[in-house]
Amino acid sequence: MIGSKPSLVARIHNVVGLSTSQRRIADCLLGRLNEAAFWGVEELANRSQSSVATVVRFAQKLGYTGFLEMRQALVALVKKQSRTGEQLLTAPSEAAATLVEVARRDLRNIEQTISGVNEQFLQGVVEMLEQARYRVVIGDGVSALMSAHLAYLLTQAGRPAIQGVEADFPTQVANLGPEDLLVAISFSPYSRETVEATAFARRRNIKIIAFTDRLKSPLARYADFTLTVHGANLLHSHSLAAFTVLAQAIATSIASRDREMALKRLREAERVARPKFVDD
Amino acid sequence: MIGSKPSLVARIHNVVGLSTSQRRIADCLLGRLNEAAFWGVEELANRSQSSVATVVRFAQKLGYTGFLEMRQALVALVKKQSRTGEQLLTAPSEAAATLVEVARRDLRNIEQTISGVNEQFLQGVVEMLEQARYRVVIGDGVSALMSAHLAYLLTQAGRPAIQGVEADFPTQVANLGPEDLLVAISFSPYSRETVEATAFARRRNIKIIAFTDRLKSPLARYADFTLTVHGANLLHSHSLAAFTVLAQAIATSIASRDREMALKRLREAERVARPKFVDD
DNA sequence: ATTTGGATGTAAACATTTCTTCATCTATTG
DNA sequence: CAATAGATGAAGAAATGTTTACATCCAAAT
Repeated sequence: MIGSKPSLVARIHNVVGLSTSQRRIADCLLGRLNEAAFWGVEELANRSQSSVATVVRFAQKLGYTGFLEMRQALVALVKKQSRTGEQLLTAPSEAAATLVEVARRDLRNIEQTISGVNEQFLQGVVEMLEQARYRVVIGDGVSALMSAHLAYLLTQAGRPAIQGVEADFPTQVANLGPEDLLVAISFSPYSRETVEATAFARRRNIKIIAFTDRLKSPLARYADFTLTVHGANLLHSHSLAAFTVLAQAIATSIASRDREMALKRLREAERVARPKFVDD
Repeated sequence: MIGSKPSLVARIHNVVGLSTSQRRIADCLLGRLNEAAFWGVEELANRSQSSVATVVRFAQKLGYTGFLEMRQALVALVKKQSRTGEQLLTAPSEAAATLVEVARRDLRNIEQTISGVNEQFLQGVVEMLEQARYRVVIGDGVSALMSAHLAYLLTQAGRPAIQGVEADFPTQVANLGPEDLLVAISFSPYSRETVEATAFARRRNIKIIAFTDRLKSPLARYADFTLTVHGANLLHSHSLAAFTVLAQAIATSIASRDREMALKRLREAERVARPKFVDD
């Protein structure tokens, strides 16, 4: 378009009269576009086997005032790309583009959650879940879905857990004692019911594990162990992906400790459930 | 901590004794991790409403020699992440190892599910969900958890959906007509209730979307659109991770079509719900 | 062989960014 | 209410990175 600024890549392709070393610089840039965004003059000079001066002149020949301006263009380019998703630059259908975008976020959520997990904490969580007499899982909104899932997995792993019902959190907590465990799940904005039930549990010396979004969360204040779960998302609600991974890992850890026990239970459950299933 | 050297994210999570402004800096970084790779001290200071000095001290408290080293870590992180995927390393403790293993599988599940999605199908699914008069989601066992999640997201996106209750699948389907939509979720071994309700819906000319594990699934026979979801897992149950990504993507697509409508609904809901939430 | 024009690299000048110091402020304790 | 410890930001010192000036080199033309 006339008047609008031609993109960096376009400029490189259209500029005429590049010398040999400048050609090398161009190839270097085009080859590793998004890494290059982090390079300085000197680094680019080395990689292209030229000199700082030549790099600067190259940037100027492209129409920028200097190297800095060129790198700014590069940074803008890379930022845009990393937002769009690399394989779908030519976003075919809207829904597909959204899918890729959502998936990217959740992959990231999972990775961040994992790398943020403290090992001793995780081991502690598993042991606490194993040894508790009763286990109650509470959560509100999306967190209710999570609590249902966790309760399901724990039960499957041979450590039955009850999913608390929102209106009844206090009652359910009141039935617990110091040998029991409360798992509280809540993300900003924190559900009053969940937070208060957790505070109550703390006063009663009940063991507490919290799943939340950051250590500053009100839940973290009361919990023996706090696991932070990333859930950045395009909608406002917290994404479940990272949580499910964490929950599954915990359940799997527990199940694998007494494997034959778990297998036996499983076979039994399947036999009983048989009429429920169809052959395919 | 999981991962050979403590990653930047891990450090931020585990470091103790951050002051208020340092906490703000941390939030700022975690919030926009890959943009932050391009920021200088001053920019980060402004964005986190603190000062240059505080930012430098923050980097040092995290164990880096200064801001530069921290940014190097950030750059490395972002470069890796732009390659989307698995750089989870081996971990010492048992629970941590399981976590890494489970996460690996789910990352693959998500990737496989995405690359297996047919674009036109996805677009069709979104449109069908949008245009249907009533939407009912059914599923049994783990799939019940999924159906709850999908119904939740759809409702949030402005297309209310009802989660069918297992025992009542036939009744709920009987109330639907050709303008309505049934979303059926089931994985091997397929739940008899779900399959039969779906067959019934087909006979009544109700529109059908199926989430299942393969195209040979009994659900696929009846559905207008079938989406296959990978859920390989260490336990026997189907993993939710890939499903949640798909569900979220669909909900997001729908919501983004009439954005201001969605925002209005959201604000209203938040206002009503206010007393339920705690400040942090 | 000498001149000429353009491209190149070195190094000095220049600009920006990072780090440190220090005075000030805030909250807590005796 | 004073004393103390810790956190904070302004400002300047230090480091790092960018640009410019200039001497050199090479190829083509005289």
